[in-house]
Amino acid sequence: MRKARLVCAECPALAKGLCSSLNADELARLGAVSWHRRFQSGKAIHEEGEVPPAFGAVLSGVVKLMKSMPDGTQQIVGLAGAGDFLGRPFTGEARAAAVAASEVEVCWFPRAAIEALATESGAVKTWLYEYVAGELEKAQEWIVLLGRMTAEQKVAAFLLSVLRNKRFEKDGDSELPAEDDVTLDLPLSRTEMADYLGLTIETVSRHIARLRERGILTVGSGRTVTVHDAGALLDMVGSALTTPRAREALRA
Amino acid sequence: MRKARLVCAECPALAKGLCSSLNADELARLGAVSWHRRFQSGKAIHEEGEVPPAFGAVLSGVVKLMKSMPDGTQQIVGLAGAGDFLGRPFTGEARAAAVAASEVEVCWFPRAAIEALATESGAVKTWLYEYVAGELEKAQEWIVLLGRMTAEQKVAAFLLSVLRNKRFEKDGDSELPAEDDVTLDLPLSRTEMADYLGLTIETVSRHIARLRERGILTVGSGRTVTVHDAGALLDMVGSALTTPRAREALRA
DNA sequence: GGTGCGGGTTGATCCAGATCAAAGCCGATG
DNA sequence: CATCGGCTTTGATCTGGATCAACCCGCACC
Repeated sequence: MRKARLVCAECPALAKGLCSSLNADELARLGAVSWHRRFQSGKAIHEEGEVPPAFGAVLSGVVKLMKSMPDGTQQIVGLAGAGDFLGRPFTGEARAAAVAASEVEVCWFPRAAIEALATESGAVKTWLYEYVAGELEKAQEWIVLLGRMTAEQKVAAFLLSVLRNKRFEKDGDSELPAEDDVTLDLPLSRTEMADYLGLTIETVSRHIARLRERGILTVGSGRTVTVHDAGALLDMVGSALTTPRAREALRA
Repeated sequence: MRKARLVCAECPALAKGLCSSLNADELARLGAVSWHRRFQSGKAIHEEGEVPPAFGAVLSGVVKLMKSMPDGTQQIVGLAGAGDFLGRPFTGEARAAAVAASEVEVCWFPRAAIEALATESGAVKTWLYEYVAGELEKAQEWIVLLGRMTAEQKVAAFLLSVLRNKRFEKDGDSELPAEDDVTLDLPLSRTEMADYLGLTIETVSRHIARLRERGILTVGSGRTVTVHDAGALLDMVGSALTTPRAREALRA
């Protein structure tokens, strides 16, 4: 919980996060009241229903946003990585819990500071709007995944999203395909993948095994996976005519 | 496509829509360039991938926002009713198609007018941010529904959402329960419900039949349904411990 | 080295929901 | 009033993914 005399220059939040919308003045002002904070894997960053006293920009690690059903089952409704923003200014209590899915580092801002800044600065408001709009896009894509994809497609789509993310971090280029093999460090455990994809852990495990058997990927130790054939994954998600009904719909 | 000398006073968009964020000046300015437009059921308001030249506030009727998979299957990712906003200023092409699910009337604004207004007025920007943030909440709730609910729960949840909406329109009070019977006009066909809930039309039909057999509701002609026991629906969604695994999760 | 524990995998079985198929049920239209 | 076409219901069957149940593997701790 140390105050940080910020060297924001190479911060991911400056590149694409909230801070990218700030001018030098505002940056200094926000820097003066911000500090870095570390969360161990599994620790809650904020609870469902709580009004968080501060917001955060993720610097490293992965945060899962999750909702619980009254019976205790959970569903991950989103993931936040480097550059993403945690919390929703002005909107009252958080409707989803934020939990560190790995060791996570965030740049932490007091609620009042962010809200004051947003009230004064049109640019900050615009950034918040566009950020939330982007999250909405992603949520809607996830709705399609959950509503209409088979387990196989869901797993493939998840791997592709991790892959795309890695590409993006590397060279700012989110283009597939990777001709060559790519080794991924999956940010989620099997249980978390299941909660994200609306499946059970057994089904996730089985489908990964099937991809391995087909030579599309190799499972390393820990959470490491090497993808040999990203194109095959794309085919599964993009045009897998799994169901007869879908095939017919296409013909028409 | 007639210009309307607007009498905004009793417009739903003034009550809770975009126009609620405008001062008299701005309202006059926007009123001068807006007009009313009518879409027949089934007509597209804008396509997926298009950059809509205008935005709209829904005055009456229901609009479905949908995405298509490459194979032709569809998934409804959201519904818009009176007071809701169609289109996403500043964010480029629409990522979901908007299609009238019933006869729909919208108040139609040129893109440029909205974007100019939002650039100048902090209040408009704030409204847009909060509107999108609200949509994101709803999308995340839908993610939970699609990822973790059984077909029975999905159907019950849908009926409840229509019910809540009706209550809200009536007396601004979104509280359940209705002690007495409530008659609903379902805004969607069976096919559309299926596309919304991530089910097939047969499953939707069967589960409605089952609710009828249990005396929870009565199916009238057309899309009319009378709910006798909203509490039972609530129980199903809220605490239906359908799966053994969920029951165990609760005990722990 | 044992022993426990938190993942992850694998196999056997079950069942909710999809698929396939065939009627009903209007409301529109001639 | 007969016929047609779109939507809905209902029935029979199939199957993908859930459930139930072992088992394995790595790793911390005694």
